[in-house]
Amino acid sequence: MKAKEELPECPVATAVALIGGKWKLLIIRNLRVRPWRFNELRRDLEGISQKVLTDSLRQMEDDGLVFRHDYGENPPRVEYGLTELGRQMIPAMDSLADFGAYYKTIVS
Amino acid sequence: MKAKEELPECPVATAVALIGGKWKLLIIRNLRVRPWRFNELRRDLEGISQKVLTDSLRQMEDDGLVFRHDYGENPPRVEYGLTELGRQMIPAMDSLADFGAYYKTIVS
DNA sequence: CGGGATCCGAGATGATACTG
DNA sequence: CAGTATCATCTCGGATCCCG
Repeated sequence: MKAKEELPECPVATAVALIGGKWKLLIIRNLRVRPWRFNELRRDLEGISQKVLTDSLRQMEDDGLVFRHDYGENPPRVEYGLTELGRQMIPAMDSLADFGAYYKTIVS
Repeated sequence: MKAKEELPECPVATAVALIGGKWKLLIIRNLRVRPWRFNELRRDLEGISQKVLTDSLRQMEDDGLVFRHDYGENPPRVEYGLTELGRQMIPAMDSLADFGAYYKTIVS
């Protein structure tokens, strides 16, 4: 979890710090429905590399947005999902999606 | 304005394409109140370089989110503000700000 | 004042190989 | 399957200089 002192004053800047970057919002978009396994997520995101997906998930885990559940099985089985805190992000993501959808109706 | 073909299928990805990056949401946060002059914006954002501010504003102008009004005066006077399309972004930004504010109450 | 143009480095991202 | 480790690449953003 990020230390309080590292967070910007501005709440917008805080949100950007948490979900900025190319993939995090897309990861949240997927995880909102149900937990996903690693490679399943990787295939669906299509274009993301292993490393970047790992890094992104780790950061979001550190920030308390995502949980990681390792079933300890063999072959390995690990699932990622949204924490309660991560779920609080959903309305904002929906708003962004609304804007994205609206934008496409305008420019086409 | 971005060509329709360049836009991702997913509305979330579209939004990310438009307001991704470190500064664009912060620029929108400022411009929502009123038009700003270039250096005024630059000073307020504090940390952004000329180049990055210029690039960001140009892209947002190309995407139809921001207008640029050159008064053609001397000394130069140029103002940047949100277009109607850009204003449609405001609710999403408010949602993000809400999330950012909430997040800070949790982690502190 | 409001930029444009150029150069440059760090960090983000990507590709590949390997492991338990 | 779910990573780690390593190396390559590339984009973002910063520094600097210039102009009308």
